[in-house]
Amino acid sequence: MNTQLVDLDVDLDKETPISACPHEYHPHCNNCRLAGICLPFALEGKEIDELDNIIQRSKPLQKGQHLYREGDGFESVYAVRSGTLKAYQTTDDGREQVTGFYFPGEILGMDGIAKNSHASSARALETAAVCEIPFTSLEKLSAGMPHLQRHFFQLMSREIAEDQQLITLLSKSSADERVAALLLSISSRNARRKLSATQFRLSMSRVDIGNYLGLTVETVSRVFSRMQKMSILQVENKEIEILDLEALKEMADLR
Amino acid sequence: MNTQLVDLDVDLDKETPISACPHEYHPHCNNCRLAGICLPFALEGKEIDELDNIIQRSKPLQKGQHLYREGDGFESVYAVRSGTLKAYQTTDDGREQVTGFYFPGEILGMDGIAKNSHASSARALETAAVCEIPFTSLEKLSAGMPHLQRHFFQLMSREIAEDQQLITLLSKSSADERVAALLLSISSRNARRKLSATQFRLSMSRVDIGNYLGLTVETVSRVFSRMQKMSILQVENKEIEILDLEALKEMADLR
DNA sequence: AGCGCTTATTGACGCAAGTCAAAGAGCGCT
DNA sequence: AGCGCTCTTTGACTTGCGTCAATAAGCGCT
Repeated sequence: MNTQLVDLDVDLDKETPISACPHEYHPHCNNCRLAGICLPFALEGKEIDELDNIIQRSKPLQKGQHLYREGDGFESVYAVRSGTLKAYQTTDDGREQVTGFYFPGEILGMDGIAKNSHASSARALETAAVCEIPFTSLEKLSAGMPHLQRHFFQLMSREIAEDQQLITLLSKSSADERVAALLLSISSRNARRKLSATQFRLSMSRVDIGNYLGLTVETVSRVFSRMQKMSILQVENKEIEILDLEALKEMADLR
Repeated sequence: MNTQLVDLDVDLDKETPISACPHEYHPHCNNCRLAGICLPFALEGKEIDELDNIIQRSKPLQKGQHLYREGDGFESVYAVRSGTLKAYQTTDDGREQVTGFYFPGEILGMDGIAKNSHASSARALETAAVCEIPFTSLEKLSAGMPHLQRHFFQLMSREIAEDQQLITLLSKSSADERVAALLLSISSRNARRKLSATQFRLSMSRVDIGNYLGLTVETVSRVFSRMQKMSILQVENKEIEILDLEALKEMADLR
């Protein structure tokens, strides 16, 4: 019965290729409220239009649908416009490792540049919309726009630095610290989008959280319960309220 | 007495800034036997010369000396010419996380681009020489040389993909698997430089290995002993011989 | 509203790897 | 050659998290 689910999902992908919808919704970088997060400050009006021209929008991805799969030819990087996606790799024996969650304004797919094929898969955790940025166009545009070139070097560098943070987390921290760190990360990314830093809905399952943090579901669940008992969190299923941000920060720091 | 060691090391750095030696050794990309690893294939002779012009060589780093430190202003990325370096981050409470080892032909420092300051420190594990590549020059040059631009995007992307591999390793693997994976990584990187894939000297200590793999020294040591007992390895201090490459590969695969 | 699914919580138990401790090996110094 | 480091190995014990198992809670279906 597991197999059935997977097949279903594959069919879904085939039935609805993400760039073939007749009634596409076409927003523009110019009036995008996420531009501050995903574009370089220093870009001028005319430059933004040039960038806007190469970007392809497409109909939203449904929950569970793939944006790309490990091994797919690399064509584009993607900016999240709404919803959440997870990136993950599959090991030889079929197990999954979640390598990142991507929220609106964030960019994914950059790990595919090296080998010209995607090094990870990306799927929507809920209905999600993305801007597709064809990479060769981006390269050409970058060559003539120093700000843009710099911006993409910076984006990739940030991805490296963040992965290294995660490496440290996985290598040195207890279960409590890992969960605390993830919650704080989500909190600050929400704040950047002018959403509440203390109250939000987790778009990912406990399984995904555990997978990302190198923990089992049970452990994640236990940590949530413990934090609730300590009045640091209010957990109601996927709804999280951070009651004591300071305590959470203290918890996230390696002791 | 630990303090003394640290102070000594800082003094060393101050006394010998890496670009102020009167008798610098000046090799060129043109005749560098590592060019195949660190440069893009597609670069033409004239282009290589241009790149060569912006690269700064300096006197070798001594064992323990820093190439850069976390928080230092970001100026350049570095290609290793000889020796080995480790990159590491220091957590708030002073503990260290080794985020990578860098062998000849490999490039480090790219995590500094995002914030314009280095996100990690890099120090020599043995006497080492590096080529310093000033980043602003590299950016300018890239804008006019598509191959070079592409190459650096690829290098950064590869770093991302490799970090994600490490994330999976730390998140999902047993001590045996981690050590096996590191040995195989070193083995294949040696092979790429036409060195023996089965016999080599570990330039890093057991502490560094453990730190990198998220294990304690004791565990690393025990794994080596176990592998020796199983006739997979011949371990003699830092000298390693891989006796059974297949068995090692099997071990590295997640089971 | 009620069935069948997936997801989450909680408890009891076991084990891989960490901690503590001590001894031995390697290596730079004088 | 011998002292004083640091690095490595090995053993005995502890522990945090994984595993297994059972129950409960959510959610999309009809």
